[in-house]
Parts: sequence; structure tokens; C-alpha cells
Amino acid sequence: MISICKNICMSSPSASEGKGKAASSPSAAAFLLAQLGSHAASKFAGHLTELKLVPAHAGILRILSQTPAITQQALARKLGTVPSRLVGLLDDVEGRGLIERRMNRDDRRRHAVYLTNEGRATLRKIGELSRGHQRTLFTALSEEEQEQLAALLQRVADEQGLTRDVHPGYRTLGGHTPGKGGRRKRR
Amino acid sequence: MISICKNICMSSPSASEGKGKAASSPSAAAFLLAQLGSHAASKFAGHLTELKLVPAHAGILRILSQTPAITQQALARKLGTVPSRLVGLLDDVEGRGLIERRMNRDDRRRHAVYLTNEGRATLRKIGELSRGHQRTLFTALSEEEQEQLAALLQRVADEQGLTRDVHPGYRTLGGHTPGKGGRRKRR
DNA sequence: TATTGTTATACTCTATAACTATA
DNA sequence: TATAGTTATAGAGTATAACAATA
Repeated sequence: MISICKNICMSSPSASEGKGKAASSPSAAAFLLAQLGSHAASKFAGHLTELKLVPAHAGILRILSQTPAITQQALARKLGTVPSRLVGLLDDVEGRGLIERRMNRDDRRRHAVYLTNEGRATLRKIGELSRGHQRTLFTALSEEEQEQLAALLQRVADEQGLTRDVHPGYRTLGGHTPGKGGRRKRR
Repeated sequence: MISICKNICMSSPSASEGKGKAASSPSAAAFLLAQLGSHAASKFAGHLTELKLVPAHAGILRILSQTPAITQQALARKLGTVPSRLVGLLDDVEGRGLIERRMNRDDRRRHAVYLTNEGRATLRKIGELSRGHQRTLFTALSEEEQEQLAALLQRVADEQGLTRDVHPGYRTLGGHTPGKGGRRKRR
């Protein structure tokens, strides 16, 4: 299910530039961040396959636990994606009984999306996976150092204006354009 | 050239789980890492568009500067990709005069790939971009804190067995399989 | 027969735009 | 007319497997 596909992305600017002072490159931290972030995300996705879920599913479940009865439009906005993409993802998790689309009686165009009990149980399992993931990821650091790291990262994230809930994917790092599809006009 | 495509990937497990102690979630650091890593990689790719390059190009140039005369097979291995994919990427940079494929006289199947002078100049520009990237990424931190962060990250990366030169991409985090192509047998 | 570089192909993802139904 | 959810489609990426040249 999870593929082992790799992708060329960057290479470290660690090379020998200094005049002998073993100066670690000035952009080493940025590279490390990207490299480790990729690694962390990949490992997390791997853990999720135990539950036969992909990261996007987990993101949906979590948002639903925080914001029940959300509409698909709003959910798409929160996740930073387009409503059309949500359809299939919601189909996945609804088909497995993790969420429910309930009709809104006031406006029958809208669906209110809810987490089911099974969805909540799955979310708990995801939490357990996450904790295990975190433990194995940071074995090299003491408890205190982990907190130190988290604090530094949080400050960077805040300054960079990242939201605390969701992060966009890594899809189009290659500098390509994802395709300009569109339906044909029927006659 | 660079697309703004977002991708649902994870959501933070930051939710209210503790009993009031404002306990930051145990997997917050892993999430932050993934989120910031994505952000950093995306920004770096954005900077690279100034040079009309994608991250894979930069990775190739850098490896060539460290390992001249490398064969395409070896280069592919170093980058963690398949030789067939390298072909197009090398075509890109060769078409722009940044690299050269020279015929190996001893074994005419092999190409020795070299960086040109123009390629070296481009690599220097990439270095400048990287430094600027790093500066804007870590404005929130003092010089000392940046070093602290880099040290922590490096220890994690080493323990996790990541190489210092290249990192795999973020392509297949969605848990999909990239496609089972293959050529048709002629006749 | 094995290996190097290359090409053709299949499979996948993702956003766009049209579509249906409601308002 | 406008909006919510859906579907069909286009465009692009990536690994696979066959291929040609060489060993």
C-alpha cells in the first residue's frame, strides 16, 4: 500500500566552502529541516497504513473532532484543498463508517459532516500511533531536549505564519503545474 | 512556474486531551517538523524558480561538484532515483549548458557527467539563494538559537540514519503506488 | 549474457470546470 | 443568479519494462 518511491529534491549545501574552519554551511539547518520533515511525514504515513488510512484521512478526522457538523466547503477551506478533492476522501472514510454526511434540513444543498463513534475510536488509535511515532523519531534526544526543539520549531512556525492545525502537502515541490483539467461542455 | 497547489497531509494532534494542564501534545514536535519541513522545501523551490530550476536540478549540480565524472547509474543511486528519470533531468541542465555528458573511451556505454563553468556559476547562485532562504526562514531565532536547532536536528538525523547529502522527496506520502508502466514488446 | 543509457508506457495524483440540485 | 456537492477531464509526475548499443 505504501510505496517506497523516492524523489530527488535537494541536496545538502554542506560542501567544502569554508577555508578550513570546518564551518557548517549557513543553509544546513534549512536543509536538515526539509530532510527531517520529509522523513517524519513519510514515517507517519507508514504508521497510518496499519489503519489503512492516508494522512489526508487523519487530517479530516481530526478536524471533524474539533468542528462537528462542518460543511464540505468549510472543511475543504480548513484543509487548504478544493471541495472536489474532498469528495473522494470523504467517500473513503464514510464507506468505512468513520464519518457520516447528514443532510441539512434548512439548506438541502449542504451536508453536515460528523464523526461517528467508530471514527472517534480510530482517531484515538491515530493518537497512539502518533505517540509511538514521536518516540521513535526522537530517540536521540532527551525529554528536555525534545521540548527545547519543539519550542524552537514552534517559534519559527509562528513567525512564518503557519497555522497550527494543518499543513499543506509536499506534492508540487518539483515546480510543475498540476494540470488544467475541466469537463467538456455537454453539447 | 511554481504552483500553489496544496495538499492535505496531516493535522496537528494539538487538541485538548490533557485535563487542563495545557499539556502540549506528545506528538506536536513531529508534526511541527513535518509542517516546517514542507514549508522550508516549498520556499526553497520557490527561490529556485528565479534560476528556472527545480530542486532536483540543484541536487544534481551539487553532487556533480563533489563527484565529477560520475556515471548516470551512480548518480541515480546517489540521488535515490531510477536512471530513467535522470535522463530528462540531465537533458534539462545539459540543454542549458550547466553540465556535459562526455563519452567514456574505455567503456562506450558509459557517460561521464561533468559540471561546466556555467554550471559552477549556477551552483554559486544557488548557494546565495540558500543563504537568503535560511535567513528569512529563521528570522525568529537568534544566531545562537539557530545553531542550537541545527545541532538538535543533526543528532536526530544521524540517529535516524539519514544521509547528509540528499533527501528523498515528498511525493508519495499519500500512500499510493506510482504506476506500473512499462514498454510494449515490439511485435 | 550483462550492463549503460534511453524511450515508451501505464498508473497515479490533482486542480479545473461543467453539471445537478437546491436556494 | 448564486451556492453546495459531484463528476468528468486534462495535465503532469514517476517507476517499470523493453530497447539499442556496447561489453
